[in-house]
Amino acid sequence: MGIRRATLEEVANEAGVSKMTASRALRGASDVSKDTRDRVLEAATRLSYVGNRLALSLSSQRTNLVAVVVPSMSNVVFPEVLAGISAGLDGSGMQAVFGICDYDVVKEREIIRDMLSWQPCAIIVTGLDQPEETLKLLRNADIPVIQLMDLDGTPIDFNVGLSHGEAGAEMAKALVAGGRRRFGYIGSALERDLRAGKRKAGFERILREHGLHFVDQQLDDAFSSIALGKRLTVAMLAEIPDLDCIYYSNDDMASGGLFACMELGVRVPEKILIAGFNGLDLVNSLPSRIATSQSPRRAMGEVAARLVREAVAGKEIASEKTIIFKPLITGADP
Amino acid sequence: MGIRRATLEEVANEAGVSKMTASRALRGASDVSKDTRDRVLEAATRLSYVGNRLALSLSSQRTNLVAVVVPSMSNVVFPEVLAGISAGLDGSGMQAVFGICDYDVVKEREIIRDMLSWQPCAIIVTGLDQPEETLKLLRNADIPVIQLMDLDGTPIDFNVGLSHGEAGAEMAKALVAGGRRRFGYIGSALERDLRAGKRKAGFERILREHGLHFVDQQLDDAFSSIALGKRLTVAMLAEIPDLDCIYYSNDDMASGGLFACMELGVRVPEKILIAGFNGLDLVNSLPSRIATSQSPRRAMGEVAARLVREAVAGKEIASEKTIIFKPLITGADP
DNA sequence: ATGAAAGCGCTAACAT
DNA sequence: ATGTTAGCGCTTTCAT
Repeated sequence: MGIRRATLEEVANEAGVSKMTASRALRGASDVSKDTRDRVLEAATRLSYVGNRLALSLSSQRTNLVAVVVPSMSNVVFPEVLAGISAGLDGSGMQAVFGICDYDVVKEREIIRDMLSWQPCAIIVTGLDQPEETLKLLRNADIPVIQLMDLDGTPIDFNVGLSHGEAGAEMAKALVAGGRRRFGYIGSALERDLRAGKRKAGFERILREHGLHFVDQQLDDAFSSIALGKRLTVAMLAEIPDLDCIYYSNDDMASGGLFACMELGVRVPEKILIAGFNGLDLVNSLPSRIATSQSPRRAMGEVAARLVREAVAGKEIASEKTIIFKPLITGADP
Repeated sequence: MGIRRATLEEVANEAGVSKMTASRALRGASDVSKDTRDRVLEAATRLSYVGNRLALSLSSQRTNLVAVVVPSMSNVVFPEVLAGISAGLDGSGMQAVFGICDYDVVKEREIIRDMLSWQPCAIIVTGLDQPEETLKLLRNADIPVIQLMDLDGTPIDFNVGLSHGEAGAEMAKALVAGGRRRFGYIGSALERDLRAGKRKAGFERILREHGLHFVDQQLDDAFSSIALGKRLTVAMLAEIPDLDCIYYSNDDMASGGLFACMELGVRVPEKILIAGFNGLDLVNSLPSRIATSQSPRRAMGEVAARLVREAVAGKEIASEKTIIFKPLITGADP
């Protein structure tokens, strides 16, 4: 513990200069004599001075905070996005502040409201399906707003992501082209994970175009996990064993599906092809091939960070306002 | 976008009261007449007023920020801890601010310094092996410091975690008791992931006590991943096929090891027992049993959050200053 | 190259 | 129940 933190004024007194000179010296301003600068720096070290950003930002009317709101930390996808944002902000002097809203739009709004009160210089949110009240909050904030991970909707400002509807559709096309005909769908928390719902809708659209449909569906309210994917797959195959393909809401669920098939002795992908979404590291090491759409999560975070840097620097038109990523499908061949 | 954000003063003018009354009304103070409160609230809504926490905190000399520094987001362990912290802080009015230091002590120090400048009311850091300069920074901060996830060392203030040395030792005991004798070790980034190193050291100590040692080791500088665990396992089994147990730096690596064994046709756990650390969700769904130590990551985060709340509330001695978690070993039976 | 004054938006403390 | 004054720690602006 210890005593109260030293202030700039105390450092200035210690160094025998005015607050202003101390401030300049600390910030490495050019017009401070070397001698003075040294004395101030030394005084600051002696007093273990740590500047007060609250005062700095209030006074200068600028902050280095970038607010970021994600739905969850339980799905590796979001930590990876955050890592990308954090890395992309490195060296910019900006600092990401993360909030987790648990896929809850009300909580999201409150978190956004709270974060805005810190006067961030930009805000990054997940998706573009916020309710009107939240959108109003964001528009009113008068800072660059980046909507991340999804393209299917109308962005406020900047938009970085991929079309989940298209991702689902492309996967369906690949699977149908590969000869699959009897499809099952396994997903979870679709009311909350809107992007998973969009993928499913895109997938179904293509099925319809081919006169096909999901022969069976297993849905659950819980959030996605490997264990849940496994459980629902066991249930589905008990009902309808003669499927030749199951589409999952994501790779976690799909991996669980693969493990279920392995236990049941169902050959993957020969008998049943398993398809997910995300392109997780896990998928590439699995003992059997499963199909997935690679979503460049870290890259999206990095690009969002780059947009923030440019927007804050005032290069209003430096980049496109919408950055489109294309999901790359792997493992879907017959 | 829009115009400059409204200030409290503008809200007050709009409502025809003084700043102070507006402030009280907005904060729901008791001694404001219902009529006045309504007028102020309405004015605030009309102006889309969002309070300025910089000013609030500077003026009141308190903040609701809890600084959190973790080494990485690539390992699911840390996001889970963060989720626990975030959930544990819910409803307290406190807000977690996360920083990622990439297992880099210099970066960690800079992040801590930067975070302290925001005058957080508490700080949570990972482990207790910070270099002296970082420790000094933390001690000087004059706020509760929580060191998380590790117990092997001397805490500054509060300490929540488990002993990784002991976790490694207990795992070794269980495996030796189960009859395993020819051990291999596979790990990565041990110079940076000090807790993995402590587990290995604890494991080796027990081996020595039984006159045993690691017959082979595969180490790599890269960070842990399923793919890396798989690759190193293939390499190890090519060199020394007659091992009966491999201890991995964590469950990701161990899972990769299992997938390698499956591809090589090595029976797990009959021929080779695979042991990791963390107790990931993944492990429970895997097609073969692997041993692991359950580390209650989310719970650690929640407990850390509880300590923060208590400490900030001034209940100095409400809890033990050190909260010890015991890793539960599963899947290690013969 | 250095300093003094004013003020960022809010709350604490003290009126009334 | 409401208002006034002072000030949080810093930067901005303007002097010197």
